[in-house]
Parts: sequence; structure tokens; C-alpha cells
Amino acid sequence: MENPIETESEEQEQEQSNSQDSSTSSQDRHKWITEQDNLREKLITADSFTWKLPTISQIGAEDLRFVGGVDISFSKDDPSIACGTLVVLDFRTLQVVFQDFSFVTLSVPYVAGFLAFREAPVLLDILEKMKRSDNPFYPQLLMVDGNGILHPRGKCSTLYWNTLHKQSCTIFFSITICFGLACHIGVMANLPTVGIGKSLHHVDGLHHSRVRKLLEAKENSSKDFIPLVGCSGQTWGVAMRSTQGSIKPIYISTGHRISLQTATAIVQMTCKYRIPEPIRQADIRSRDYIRKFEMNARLKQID
DNA sequence: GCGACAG
DNA sequence: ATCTTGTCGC
Repeated sequence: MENPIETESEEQEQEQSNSQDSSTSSQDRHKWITEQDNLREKLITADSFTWKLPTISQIGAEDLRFVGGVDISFSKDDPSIACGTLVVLDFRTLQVVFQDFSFVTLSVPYVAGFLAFREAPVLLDILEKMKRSDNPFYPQLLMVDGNGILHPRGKCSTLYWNTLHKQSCTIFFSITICFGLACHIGVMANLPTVGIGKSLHHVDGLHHSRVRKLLEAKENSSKDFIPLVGCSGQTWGVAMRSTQGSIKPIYISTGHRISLQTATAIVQMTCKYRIPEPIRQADIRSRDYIRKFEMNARLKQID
């Protein structure tokens, strides 16, 4: 009888001997995996902060006040040119109180499961710059455009037949590695972070069909929260229907130093639209910034 | 071997 | 991520 834990080492690498794609070699993937493993040792998935969650009735000085949002937009002219953006919102008013941008040329490609190695460096730079300057608006919590622990890396798994749902499922073991962009930024910046996914990253038997069924089962309320419980029994995050009648939910997961419960509550309070306001503002302003940059580049061409 | 694969 | 058109609603 095989011990299922032994499948742990079956980290299957696709050998890319293709010389064209030097930037995603298996050596790179190996380095990335090791780095994720190391950073994950510092991951905290429970509430770990000094501020408090404001209540409707009373406002305290120690309440959460400054919530950040980060996003990256790309040039349509040159896809390697990107604009990293950090915004900070006042949690009470949801108004933007700080914004900063940074242009970069990205050499690391997007590889599913390794988004952080492409996007985190720019965003961490902007955060670090803000912290260095002792800016009073430095965020107490950061929302990230991408997942937290809802992340499929390191499939230490086995297939089994789930008679209840009449489908085959993948069991994950405790050694499962889950460390998305939000975790990566959270640990590196030592900041509470929440991951916001706009589409579902398949983990532990969680597929669109399964989530859709769970959503349809709760049609009465305007704001729904569906725990994303995988076949193994682990809760990876929450699917949230943030807008009334919206078919497409957002996917919330713990990044760092926050529990899923607290994260969900805060995201709900910042949702004027489908996407929570810190992420939405970062996205809008980032696009705007790169659009103006491209307009300038066009004008210079004419000269 | 094939499909799937956050942004 | 980005490319796309119109359309509905305030």
C-alpha cells in the first residue's frame, strides 16, 4: 500500500527545453517554488494587528482608518511596459487620500501560480517608498488584486470518488502549499493583506460548476457569502456576490495577518460595486495613468 | 496526451 | 492582463 504522503515529492516540472522561452525555464520554476516555501513559513492566517474594526455606533481612535489597494495595468502598445499603482482610502468615507504610480519594464512573464514573481516587486517598491517617507496615510491593511491562500501550487494530492457529489475529487494533504500574490506581498511587507480574485483559481475540487451550484442555492439575499470548502474539507476562501443580481462573484482569501472572517467583513464594507473600492480605484487610476502616458508618447512621435 | 491555468 | 460595441440606467 502506498503512503499518499509520498506523492509529496511528485512535483512535476514540465521541462522546457525550448530555447525560445528562456524566461520560464524549470530552473526558474524551482527557484520560485523554493522561495514560496520559505516565505510561507512566516505566513499568519489569523488576525494580527493593533487596529480595531469600526462599529456603526461608535468611532474610536484605534479603529481601522487607512485601507490600501494595489493593481498593475499594462500598455497596449508594449505589453512589457506596466504601471504599478498604490492607492489608500479612508475606510470611513471610501475616498482616496493617497496615490502613487511606478512605471516599469517587466521581464518576468506571467505564469499561472507564480503571479507574484511578475507583479510583487513593483508594488513592494511603491509601498517601501511610502513607508520610508513616513507618510501618515500608510495603509493598515492592503487589498491585493489576486489570490491569497486560494492558490493551487504544490498539488500533493490523490484522486477519489466523492459519492455525495457524484464526481471525482482531489484530496490535498496538510503539506499543500498555498501562497498567492496577496500572501507574498503581505509577508514581504509585513502587512495585513486580503486577496481579491475576479475569477476562480481551481483548487481542491473547487470548480465553477460547484461554486455556481452553491450560489444558486442561496438566491434570496442580495449579498451572499459562500465558503469555498474544497473536497478535502479545507476552507480556502469565500465567494461573494457583491452586487445584487450579479452572476459573477468575487473570491476573497486570506493574504497575511488576517482571518477569513475579518477579511470578508472588511471587503463587504468597501464594496460599492462588484470590486471593493480600494482595488477598483487602483485599477481605474492605473489605467488612466498609463493611458495618459501613451497619449504623450504619441504626441512626441508627431513632433 | 490533453485540458486547465489568479493577473 | 488586453482587444472589443452597444446598451442600459442614473
